[in-house]
Amino acid sequence: MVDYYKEHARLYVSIDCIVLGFDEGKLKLLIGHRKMDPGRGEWSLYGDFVNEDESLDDSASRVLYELTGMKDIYLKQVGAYGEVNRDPGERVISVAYLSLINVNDYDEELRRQFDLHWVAVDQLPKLYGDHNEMVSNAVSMLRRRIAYEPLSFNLLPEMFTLTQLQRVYEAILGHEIDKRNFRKRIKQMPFIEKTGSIDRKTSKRGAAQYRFNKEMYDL
Amino acid sequence: MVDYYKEHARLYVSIDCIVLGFDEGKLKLLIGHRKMDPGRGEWSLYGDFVNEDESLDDSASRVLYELTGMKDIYLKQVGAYGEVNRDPGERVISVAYLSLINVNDYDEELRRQFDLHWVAVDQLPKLYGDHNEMVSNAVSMLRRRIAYEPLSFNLLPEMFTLTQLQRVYEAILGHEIDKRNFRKRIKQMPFIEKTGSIDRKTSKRGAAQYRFNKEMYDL
DNA sequence: CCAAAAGTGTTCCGTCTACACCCATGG
DNA sequence: CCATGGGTGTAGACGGAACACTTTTGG
Repeated sequence: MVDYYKEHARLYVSIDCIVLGFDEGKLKLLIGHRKMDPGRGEWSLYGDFVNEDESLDDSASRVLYELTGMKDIYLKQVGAYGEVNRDPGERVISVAYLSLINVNDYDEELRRQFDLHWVAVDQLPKLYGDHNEMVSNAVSMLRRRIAYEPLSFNLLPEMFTLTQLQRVYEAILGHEIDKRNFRKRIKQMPFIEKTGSIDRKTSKRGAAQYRFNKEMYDL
Repeated sequence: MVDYYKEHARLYVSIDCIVLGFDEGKLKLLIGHRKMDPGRGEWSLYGDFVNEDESLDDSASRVLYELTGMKDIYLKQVGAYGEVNRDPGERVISVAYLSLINVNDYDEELRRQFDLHWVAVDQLPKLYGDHNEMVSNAVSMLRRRIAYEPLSFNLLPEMFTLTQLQRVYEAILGHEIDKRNFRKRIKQMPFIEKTGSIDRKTSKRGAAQYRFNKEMYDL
């Protein structure tokens, strides 16, 4: 195979995953301590370099799988970050991806093994390089999109109560929502269907459990 | 300097510029015939490889400057494209940038010299690689953003009439807008200021000319 | 029996939409 | 004098925001 472009520079390209979860009523980010030089020990997003033979999306899926053991997760590109000195080590272009997971589906073993921590997004420490900027852009993106797309489900178990769903919206938007208005809005969405079952854990009275019906949404 | 990441792959990284202009009542894209192999002669966006010592944004500015001789132009990242075979030549990651220019500011000489053509975005030919996808994402982005940000000005001369402005909105949104409602909305924007002057070219009666006041907008 | 969460409608206000006629002037 | 584009206001529809009480039951 001819190398058509050989006179041009080749750069390192990496993926950084912004993994968000919902826990204790707050939006939380999965971060760890950097395992390589430079910056070893600093708080950092989890990431890896892109291989020759994988697409950016595939690479992001792989990184997330290595990290969480989870597949078929919501994953969306946030953007490419390319300041010359953004990484203290070398010139690296990084493509940030946002992923939304349900913290309960995520194996605690794996979390400890990778030494990862859930930290509230509004109380983040300084992260490695430009990672804080990536996170803040990812959260802005999530806020914008949640008005149009049903994304909150990715942060919840398969079955959830309307109150749980409301807490997720509140955590993402950063303000309280009126219960009656919220429920009115949700009832208009045909893809949120009431299951027969009742959750008796969260209240004495018990709350109806709902489910996101993907088929209904895709219509 | 130590190469911390030397065991990892390095990839070609390029910029592709989606240059949009407004002409003859339509939104138009600047495209040319590809000047290198593979795909020589195919319709293509204008782009170039990212150098070692320039950021992605700087690289996009440079590409646009080489192409149009224009600086300080609206330029916004659309996203990174990284399918393994997206470029028929080699594995190349490309970062797409949207730019909006006023076609009258753009030198006709330069256009001919680079053999570039303005083509209506709703009548585009098949472009090289995944360039059609980039354009369609860029146009979607523009449509979404125009509702919140005053971007239309970038497509017009410094002074413009309200009818011209309306035509730009219509071209971007793809549908007609009621004249009175449009003017009502515009009057609420303090950063669109009436200049004293009157344009007598577009109508017999003459139309008031307006201007975008950036200082006012930045407040 | 009471604390704690679930569930439920109505009114108001601001925003968006539809819609038709007069004005000024160059040719 | 008339064709052409510039300029203006009002009424109805719609969607979002504010707001308070009843229900159920585990402890």
